[in-house]
Amino acid sequence: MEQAYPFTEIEKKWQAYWLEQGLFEPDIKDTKNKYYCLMMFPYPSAALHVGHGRNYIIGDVVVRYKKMRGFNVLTPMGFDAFGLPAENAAIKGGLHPRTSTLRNIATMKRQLDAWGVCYAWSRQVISCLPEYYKWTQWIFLKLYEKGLAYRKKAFVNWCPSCQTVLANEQVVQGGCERCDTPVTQKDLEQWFFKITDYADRLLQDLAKLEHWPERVKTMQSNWIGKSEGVNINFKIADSDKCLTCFTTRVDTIFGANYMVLAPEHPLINELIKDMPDKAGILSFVKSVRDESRIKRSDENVDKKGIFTGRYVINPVNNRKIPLWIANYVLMEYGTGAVMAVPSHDQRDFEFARKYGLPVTVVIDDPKFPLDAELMKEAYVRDGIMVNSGEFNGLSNRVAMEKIALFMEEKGIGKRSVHFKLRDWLISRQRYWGAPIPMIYCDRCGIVPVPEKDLPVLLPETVEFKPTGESPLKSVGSFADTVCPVCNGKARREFDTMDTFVDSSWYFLRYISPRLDQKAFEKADVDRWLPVDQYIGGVEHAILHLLYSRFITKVLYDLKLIGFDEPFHNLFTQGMIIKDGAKMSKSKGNVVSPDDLIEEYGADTVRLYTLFIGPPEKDAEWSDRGVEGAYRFLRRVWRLAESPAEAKGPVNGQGPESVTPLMRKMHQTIKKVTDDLDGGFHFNTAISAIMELVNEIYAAMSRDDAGDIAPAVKTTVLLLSPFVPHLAEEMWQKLGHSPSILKEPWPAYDRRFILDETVTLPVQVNGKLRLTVTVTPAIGEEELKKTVLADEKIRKWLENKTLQKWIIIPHRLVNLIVK
RNA sequence: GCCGAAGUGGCGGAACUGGCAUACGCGUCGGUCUCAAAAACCGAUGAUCGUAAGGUCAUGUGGGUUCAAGUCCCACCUUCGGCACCA
Repeated sequence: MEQAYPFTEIEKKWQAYWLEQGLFEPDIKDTKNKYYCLMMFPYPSAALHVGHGRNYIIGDVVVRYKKMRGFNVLTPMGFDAFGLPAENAAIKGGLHPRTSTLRNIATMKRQLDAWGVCYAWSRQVISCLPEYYKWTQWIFLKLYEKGLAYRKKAFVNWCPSCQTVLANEQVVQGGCERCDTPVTQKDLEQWFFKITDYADRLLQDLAKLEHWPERVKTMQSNWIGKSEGVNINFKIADSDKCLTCFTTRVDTIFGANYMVLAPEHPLINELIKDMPDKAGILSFVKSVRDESRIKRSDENVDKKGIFTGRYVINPVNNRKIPLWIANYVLMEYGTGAVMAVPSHDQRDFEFARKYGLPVTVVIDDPKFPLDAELMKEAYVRDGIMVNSGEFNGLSNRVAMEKIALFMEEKGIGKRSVHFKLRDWLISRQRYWGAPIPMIYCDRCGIVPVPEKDLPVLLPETVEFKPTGESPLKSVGSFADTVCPVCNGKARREFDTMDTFVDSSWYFLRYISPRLDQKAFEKADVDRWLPVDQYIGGVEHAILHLLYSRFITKVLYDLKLIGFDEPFHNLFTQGMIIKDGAKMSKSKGNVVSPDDLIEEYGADTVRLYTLFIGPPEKDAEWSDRGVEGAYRFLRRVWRLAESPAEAKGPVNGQGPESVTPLMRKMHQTIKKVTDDLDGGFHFNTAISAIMELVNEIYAAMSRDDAGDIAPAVKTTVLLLSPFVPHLAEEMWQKLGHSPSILKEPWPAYDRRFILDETVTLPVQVNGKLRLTVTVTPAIGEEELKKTVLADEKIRKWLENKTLQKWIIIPHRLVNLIVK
């Protein structure tokens, strides 16, 4: 197909030029006007599609705009190259993960170049290379020193397909984040990062993140899941031991008619050891524990339980209440023991009805008094305390405070806070990751690899197919080592680290990517961070974005960096949808940028991607829309091909002699500038430029050619962040020297913005009946006269009385008539 | 169930602080050019009644506030996203 303008040639030419001139390689020591713009780095598991492109194109527009505004912009790029996606892809292709990863990186780089998106490539980081993961291991050691990396046996999420454990954050709707396989539970000894120590700060500091999307903050706050309540000790009858439970509804304590333990509760064996039905209880416990997590946590699943034969004492009224075990109590949350208040908790209510346990109302509905016998569901709203001894008659909200205080005084309970957030499980039984730098010595126990011995290299030749155990176990040369403390025989940790560890600090490494003595230079990092603008997909709201905040806070506490939040502004772009679904290879609806760029050019693909809709929202890809963008660029291109029109002098110096085209030009500069400064309103910015171009053509046909040249020049400048190749070429054709990136962003003159005449809508009783064209400066009396002179308006006033004028200057006129 | 986002022409979407709803683009229809087609260019395009002038109705639904509501308030419906037996 013949090209409407020589985009292939132009695009290649300018891409080479930008690279040669090093236009995107900032001086890191010069931090005056610094602007750190970061795009989430990609997984090199496959080629990029136009949906990925949105992320990079948005970033590139921001970068180019900021450069023209005079900022010293840092925009680095790298590859999140370790991890399951890369490894699974490699296995499928029968290649070593390193080979396929590096190959994919080359493909992606070519694609990024072809889009015309530019980066400080000299700062590239690739997380699977030893020069990078050495420092990932170093960060692990720092956490270990601080007691924030630890090993424990626990029930962990296991993906049977990926054959590895997963962090809580990587279990989505009961399935594996990567492959959707239902996740099971395993009791394993694993490495964890103690993110729970930071739960409160991670929650509190969300308030500092003023420029983050509300939805991301809400998701993080839900995920952290703070609840405040009281830990209450229940004495076990015929024993001197206590069971502690956590409740957020201490006001309902007088209605606690039984207590329930999670089947995993560690005290169960001891409690039931002399019970006649010991075998039955144990078999119940086993049957629940064998159930998959998803099945058990389904709300619709029937509540099942069994009486232990034991009793505990309700500490506020000394009543002996039965102790049960039930499937609806979770060991992971709170204390694994729950005081059950059937009257005021729906789950307890259902359970009590099923097993015939007593229901006692302790908070009454002030409007419709409750009857425990007749209740169909638990009463969970506020009310008045009853059956609660000295607290009767109080509002339950007041009682909540008083009972908590009472318990603390008596030493039977203590206010406490619980979080849903679990510690971050970071070990993986897979090959393609950074080895955990720890050593097991028979004599000395767990010993960290000394810093000087880093990196612990990942062996090359390994049978890396997933088996459920780390493939590194079978590599003798890796596994066998000596203890750094006693020099005795020892073995290395076989597991590798979760990829999310790699990506939770990469934004620091960009500042000094080749430094081999340190992970980063504190002074430089402190000058360039926090990141001014971070751009990426919302799917990382509670994974990468939470982990990065955590690691940043840890490094801050260790005084290794001087800031405790990594990302100042966050923008999360929407997905690009094709045929009603997210683009994916398995669905076969992937739109590749390669063909499109060949057919229409990168500028067309960029422009359409930006024009498709508000960038934070999902958008449906349309091939027709691409053609529309192409048509527009062709129209723009022709403006540089009509030199006669483009050479006229600038008309008029003052606002009084300004032509409509000049006025439109200044209005467009304002509109585009406001759209870029006020948010990422690329779609409306582009439509404004389209209007300007339409106006230029209209002016050309009117033959008032004098103003065409400045309007075309402005159009090119305004378009340059969006379609940089076309803009550079036209810039040169118009007789300017490259690069347009060095040109200041156009300014508008306020005086030229106000229209010479305004068209005011005239309403009668709020309905539009007429528009009048007047000068903006018109006085009220004269305006009234003009309106009343109109025949149509007079018709509407016939036989009626004009009661009131509403005149909003520059806006409208409304006549109230009866 | 809880939290969040959203609902506007045939389609993607505009609309600042309550002030001409449907900008811009796509599609469709008509025209110019052409032997013809494509491309390009010009024009029309919410629905409805009317020959016309013009009228009436339209921003998920129902109410309300206001001279004036896509925008504010109340109640609801639908879609999408997140969390979910969290005590």
